[in-house]
Amino acid sequence: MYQEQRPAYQPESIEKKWQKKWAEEGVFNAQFPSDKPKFYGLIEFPYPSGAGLHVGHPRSNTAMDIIARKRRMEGYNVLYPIGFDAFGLPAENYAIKNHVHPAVITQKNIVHFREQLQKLGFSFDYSREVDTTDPKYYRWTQWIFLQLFKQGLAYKAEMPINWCVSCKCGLANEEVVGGVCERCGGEVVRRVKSQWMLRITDYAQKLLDGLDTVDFIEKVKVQQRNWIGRSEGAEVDFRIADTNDTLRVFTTRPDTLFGATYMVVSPEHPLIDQYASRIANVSEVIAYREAATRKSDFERTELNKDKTGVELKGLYAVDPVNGKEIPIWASDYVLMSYGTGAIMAVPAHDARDYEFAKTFDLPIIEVISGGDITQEAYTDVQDGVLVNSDFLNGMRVAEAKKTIIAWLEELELGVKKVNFKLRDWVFSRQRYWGEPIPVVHCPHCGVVPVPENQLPVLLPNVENYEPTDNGESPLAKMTDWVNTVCPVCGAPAKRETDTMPQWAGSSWYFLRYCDPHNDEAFASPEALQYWMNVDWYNGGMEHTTLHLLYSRFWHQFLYDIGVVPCPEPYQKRTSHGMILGENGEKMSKSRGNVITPDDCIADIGADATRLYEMFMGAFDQAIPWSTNGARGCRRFLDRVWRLMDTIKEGEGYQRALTPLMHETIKKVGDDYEAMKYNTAIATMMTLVNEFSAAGGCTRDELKTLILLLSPVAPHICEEMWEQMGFGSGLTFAPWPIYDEEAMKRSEIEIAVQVMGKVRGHITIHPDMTDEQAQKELLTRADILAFVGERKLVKLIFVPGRLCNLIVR
RNA sequence: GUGGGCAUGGUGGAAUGGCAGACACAAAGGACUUAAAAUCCUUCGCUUCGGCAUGCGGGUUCGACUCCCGCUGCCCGCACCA
Repeated sequence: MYQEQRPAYQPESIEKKWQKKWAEEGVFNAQFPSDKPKFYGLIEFPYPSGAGLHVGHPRSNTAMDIIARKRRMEGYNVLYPIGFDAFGLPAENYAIKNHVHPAVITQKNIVHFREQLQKLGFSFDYSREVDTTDPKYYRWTQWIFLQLFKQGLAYKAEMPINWCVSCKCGLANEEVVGGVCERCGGEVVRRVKSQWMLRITDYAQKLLDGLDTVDFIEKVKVQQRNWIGRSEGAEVDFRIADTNDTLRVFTTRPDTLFGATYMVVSPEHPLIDQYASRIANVSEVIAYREAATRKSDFERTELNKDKTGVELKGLYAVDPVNGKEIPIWASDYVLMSYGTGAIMAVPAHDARDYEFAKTFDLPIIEVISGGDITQEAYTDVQDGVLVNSDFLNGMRVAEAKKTIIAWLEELELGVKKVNFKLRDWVFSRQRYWGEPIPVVHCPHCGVVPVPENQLPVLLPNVENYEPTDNGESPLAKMTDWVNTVCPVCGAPAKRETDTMPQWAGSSWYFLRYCDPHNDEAFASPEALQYWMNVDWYNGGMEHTTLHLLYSRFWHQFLYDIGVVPCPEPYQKRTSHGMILGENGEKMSKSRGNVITPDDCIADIGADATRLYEMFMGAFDQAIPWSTNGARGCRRFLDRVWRLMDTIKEGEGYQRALTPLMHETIKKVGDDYEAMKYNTAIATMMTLVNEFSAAGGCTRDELKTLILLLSPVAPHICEEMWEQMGFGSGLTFAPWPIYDEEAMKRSEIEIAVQVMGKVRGHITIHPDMTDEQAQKELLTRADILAFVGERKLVKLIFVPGRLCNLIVR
C-alpha cells in the first residue's frame, strides 16, 4: 500500500495545537478534594517586568515541570501553580517616567508573561493563578500583618536604618548586599527613621532548628545558618570605677576574663554621653563618633583595614574577676547593633583585640597556654589550658567556660547568653506600589489596627508616584485618603502612609495557591491540610536570605497561631544555576547578550528550547548559552520524529535492545529525580542512536521513549503518541516500569589490566567467577605477552568491570 | 580575612575508588544534490607510537578525575558579630 509521506516535524503548529487542547480540557488543574496522594511542586512566581520572560525562568520552570508531569504519570494529584509577584519598584519607576498607573502597566506585563509561559507548555494550573496586587489577594497579606501586630511581632520604632539614596527608601538588612542596595546597586546610608519592624529575631532559634527537619540543599542551610549567626556566651557586668553604674558586655569567651586588659565601646554607645563630663578628652571622642557616623556602612568596612579608636580618658572599668581597673576605649570596630555595643578586650586571644592592642600599645596578658602571643593572638579553643587565671588555672577552655559562667551567675555579675546576628526586619517602604500597612494613627488611642472586616485597605489613586526627599511615602500627599477616623474612638485620625516591602506578598503565596478563590479565609483549613507543605520548591540562591527566610518566618508564625497545619512551609529546596550569555558573561541589556525564550522558540520551538535548557549542563551550575548547542537539541527531536517512519515489525522490545531499554527507563527516571537532566537526556540520545544503528525501533520501543521524553518535550510527544495511536493523551499515561531481570545481559565485555594498565578486553558471562575468568585469560596470548617472564601473584576481579593482573 | 564550591579536549560537559573524555557543539573529509540547505557516513586530547594526559606537588591503594595532605587560580556566601 502506498504510504503517504509524513510531514517533517513542525513545532509551531504542534505546540499551538496541544497548548490549546490542554487549556480547553484543563488537564493540569489540581483536584480538590481527592483520594489520590498529592504532590505540590513550586517554582518562584515571577515579577512581571516590562522586559518579559528571561531564559532563566524556563530553566527552573521546566525542571519542576518535568517532576510535575512525571508525578501525574505516577498517579499523583499534582499542584503545580503559577502567579505573579507584581508589587515592586520597576513598575513604579516606569509609572513615574511615563505617567501611567503602575496597575495598568503591571496588568499589561502579566498578560505578556502569561502568554510567554503558555508558549513554553508548562503544566501550570492557571485556574489558581494569583496576583499579589489584586485586592482580593493583598487583603490577606494585610490580614497576616494584623495578626503579627496583635501578637506584638510588628512594631514601630525610631532607629537608624539602611536607606537607599537612589530608591529613596528604607531597606531591610537582607536587602543590603555588599554595602549597596540589592535592587539598584545604589549607595546605602544610615538614616534614623521611624519604621515598621517585624520581630523575626523572636524566631531566630526556630528558624535555625527548623533547618534540621527539612531537605534543603546544604548550601542553602549553611547560608541561612550563617545569616542567623547564633553564638553562645555570657553577658558580664563591669562596674565603672567610682560609680554605681555597670558596663555590660557580651563575650563568647568568658573563660578569658582574667586576660581582659581594656574595654571597647561602640562610638554610638550611650556611656559616652552619660559620662561626658568625666571624660577628659570628650571633644576628641565626640569628633571620632561624628566621623564614624558620617561614613556609610560600606565605607566603614572598606576603611577598616586598620584599627582606629580613642580612649575615654578618666573613665575606667573594673574587671569583676580580679578587681583590676582597665581603660575604656571607643572604636568603630565595635558595633552598636550587636550584643551590648561594648566588649571586653582580650588581646592575647582575639585577633581584632590583638591588632588594636598592638596599634595603641596596650598590655597583652596570656591566659590560655599553647600559642605564642608575642607573634599573634592564640584563639584555639580545643587544646588550650588556662593560666594566669586564679581558680581557672589548669582547666581546658570548655571546662573553664562552664566554671566561670556558674561563678558569674552565683555572684550576679553575669549571665549565660545566646546572641544572634539576625536583625529585626525593617518592613516599611516609603513608596507607592505596595500593600498599604493597615493601621491608623489616632491622637488618643495611638496605633490602631484597621478592623479585619474593613480589609483590604485599598491603595488609592494618586497623581504622582514620585518618592519624596524627606522620606515620606507618596501616599502622604493623599489627604482624602490619609484623613480618616479612629476605628476605636471615632476621632479624626490618620492612616499609615508607608507600604509593605516587595517581600510581603511572596511570604505566603504558596498558601493561597491551595485555595485561591476563598473569600472567607486566606485558604480553608481542609485545603491547607491536604496540600501543605510544599513537597519540592526550586528557586534561585539569591533568595536564600531574603524570600526563603522571610517566608519561613511568616509560616512558622502562622503555625504558632494555629492557622497552618505544619511548621515548615517547604519540605525540599533545590536551586538552579544561572544562564550566562553566549560570551560567558552575565546576560544584561547593557552587555547586549540577552537571549529571550521568544527568540529561541521562534528558532527551534518550545520543546527544543526546554530540552536544551535541561541538556546544557549540570542543573545547579552557571552555564553560558550556546545557540548552536540549542540547535543540536532541535536536531535530536527531528530524529525522534523520524523514528515513526522506521517502525519495525514485532511486539515488545528487540532482543538485542531489551537490556538497554530497561537500563534507560531506570537511568532516566533516577536522573530526573536527582535533577540530573543533562545525563537523562544524554541517555535518551544514546537510545535513539542505537535505534538508528539497528535500522529502526519497534512500536513498543518508541512508546517507551515517548513516555520517558514527554516530561521534557511534551508537545512533540503528545503528537507522536496520537499519530502512533497509543491512546488518548499523555498527561496520565502510566510512567514506564523497568525490570531488573531484563537488564541482565548474557555476555559482557570487561577490561583486562596488567599492573593497572588496560591491555585488552575479554567477553564473559556476567556471573563468571574469578577462577573462570583467570582460566579464560590464560588462553589469551595477546594479554600474556604483557605479563612476559613475570609471575602472576594476584588477580583482582571486579565483577562486571575489569580484572587486574598483579605480576612480579 | 573566613566558610563553602569548582578546576577534565577547540567548546558545554560525562564518569557508586575500576576501561577518562559518555552525550552534544564546533571543525575537517566524504555521500546525496545542477547548487545550497537538510540528511546520512567517517575523523576528531597529545604523541617521536614506547607512552603521556583530568590546575600544580606529594601521599594512600592492585587501581585515583574521584580519598588524604600541601600549593595555585577562579567563583559564591559572610565580612571587625566580640
